Amino acid sequence: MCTFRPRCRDAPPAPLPLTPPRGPASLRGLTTLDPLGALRRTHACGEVRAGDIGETVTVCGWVRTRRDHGGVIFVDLRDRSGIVQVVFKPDTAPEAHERAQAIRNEWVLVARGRLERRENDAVNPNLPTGEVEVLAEELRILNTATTPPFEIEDEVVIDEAVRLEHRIHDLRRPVMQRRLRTRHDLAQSLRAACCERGLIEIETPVLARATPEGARDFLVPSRVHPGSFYALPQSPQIMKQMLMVAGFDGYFQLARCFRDEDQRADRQLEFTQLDLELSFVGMDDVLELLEHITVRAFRDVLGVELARPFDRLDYREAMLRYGSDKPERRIELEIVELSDVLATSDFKVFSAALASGGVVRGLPIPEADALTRGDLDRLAETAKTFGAKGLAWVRVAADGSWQSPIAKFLTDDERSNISERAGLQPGHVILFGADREKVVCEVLGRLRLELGARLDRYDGRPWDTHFVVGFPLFEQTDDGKLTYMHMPFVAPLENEIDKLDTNPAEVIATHYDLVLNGVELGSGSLRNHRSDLQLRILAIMGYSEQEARDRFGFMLDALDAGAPPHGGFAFGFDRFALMLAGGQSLRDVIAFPKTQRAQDSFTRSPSRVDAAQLRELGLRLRE
RNA sequence: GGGGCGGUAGUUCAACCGGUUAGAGCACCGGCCUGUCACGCCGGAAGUUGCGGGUUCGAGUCCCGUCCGCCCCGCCA
Repeated sequence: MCTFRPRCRDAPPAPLPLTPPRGPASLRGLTTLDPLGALRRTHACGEVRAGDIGETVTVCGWVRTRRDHGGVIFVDLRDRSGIVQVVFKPDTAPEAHERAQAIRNEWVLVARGRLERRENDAVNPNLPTGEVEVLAEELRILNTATTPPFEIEDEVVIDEAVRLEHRIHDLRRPVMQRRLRTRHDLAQSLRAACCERGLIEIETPVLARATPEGARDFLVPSRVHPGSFYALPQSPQIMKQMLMVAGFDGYFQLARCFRDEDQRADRQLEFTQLDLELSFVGMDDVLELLEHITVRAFRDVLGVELARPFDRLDYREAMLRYGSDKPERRIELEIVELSDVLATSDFKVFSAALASGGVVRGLPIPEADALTRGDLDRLAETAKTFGAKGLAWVRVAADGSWQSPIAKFLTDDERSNISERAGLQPGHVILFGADREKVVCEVLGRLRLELGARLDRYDGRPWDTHFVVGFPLFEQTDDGKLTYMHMPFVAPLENEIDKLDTNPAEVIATHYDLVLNGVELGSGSLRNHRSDLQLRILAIMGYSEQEARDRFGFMLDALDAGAPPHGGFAFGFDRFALMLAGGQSLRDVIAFPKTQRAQDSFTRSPSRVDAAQLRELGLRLRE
């Protein structure tokens, strides 16, 4: 608990000048605001209950609304716990009533009075505190407030630009208070889960060394070393491996990470990971810990009990059936392989794709009458944005006939094989993807998500958590070389090591992802703990030993210093919070987020700095 | 870097095919009102139609540019 304690509890109640006068004309006569004095909150607004009736209570907060009936005045007072009604009656407390006439929305008050039960017909069933009200005896106006730019309510529709510009008022809305509270609850749960498994929290530097790999770095110029720069960490990956070598078996950290890349709804350039790493473990040990952490988080934050163990989905299978390595399995649509049944097809689109080593796959959609010809045309446009050259489709009519621009290119055998493989029935539509495998997965995977949402083909489960395993260690670059799929220190499966020499592209890695409702919650792997293996892998990616040592020498040296087998994981903490709190984008679970163009519209960062500051850092701006 | 959607009062929106003085709800300000909780009633103020240029007798509306917000592609282990 963090309790703010004023240095002097009974400071003399000095009148505070109200300058410049704000608020309505009726207030202009009020030249002073009230001191808090010795008055202290006894109850949070949202926490007074019928059990407290008869007590004298003191509540503090912001004015949500004032309803002035000429005689009696009602004020809804809000703090982060909720809302309570405060009543001012001219005959009960004339002075407080007099002052209450000046009150406006969002003013800051402390009110003391008796908690009373409301008359039956005055109970507000929509309010947790609706059975009671505070009959004010004393009112102190602690501050006035400018008129808020929008109403401080959950239901109001506000443009996000306005919300971000007036972040204080946005954050006052109960829904935002709840979301940040959920984020807090999640942080506490994750910490507790790690602690109870014996992991210890260690901080790593924010001023770190630039890395050429991966995302663009944020650079911080060094004053002491002009011309040299720190980089903000993209993740604590290297540092946590160092900690394993140093013997801190079992580490975690809620780590700030920075990547200078363009923003998305689910990507902020500054974000938080629950980073963790263990020594002397295999994949099962890490996955079990991740299950433990995830299950506990759902229990602690939402009171939801997830089923264990989580499914483990093979990467190849995920890509085939769902077209994604983070499948939304609650959508009841699945992709089917058609390459084999179309191997001898004369239809050019299919035969050309297969001849060049690609695949043909289909996405069958049952009961697709709602999909109009126009919808299919639009889906084709969508498919093109994801790399498809076009989108072939077939609609199965009520009489079983095929309505399709491509039906005439297919033989009866091919049609019946497709029907059987895809389980086609009257009313089905099937969409075809024919291209390189990567493109087909991407296109059909995206269409599956879009159609699942549009046609509401969800199976009704609120949560689906699973691991994806069996990722390749390498992937092909555009010029045909091999590069790491995730990061350079991922270990291959032990029984795959021999393949490094013979067929490296096929080597399966120890990498694993945790997927929640089609969102990648985090990823991890076992790491190479021996420098000879690490060097072999770097060699496959084209690094000579000298180049490898130049670039990754610190890691290779560390491995040689007696690195234990180790592996770990990093949760995307902001995404996790968003899933549990609800909301449209990461901005809804971050107190002060950046806009799409990487600015903070509230504080107006980034900003220019004055010349002296640059000079001190040895920097000069280019024209 | 590219594509899409949007920008009119504090705010959420309207304004027909380019045509009179750019309207409405909420908020705000003033007055009235002793049981409201979306309080009510009467009255009022409030606009560089994001910005700049162009077309036109006439532009919120059409065209070009630009800025801002959001979504997506590229990018992001």
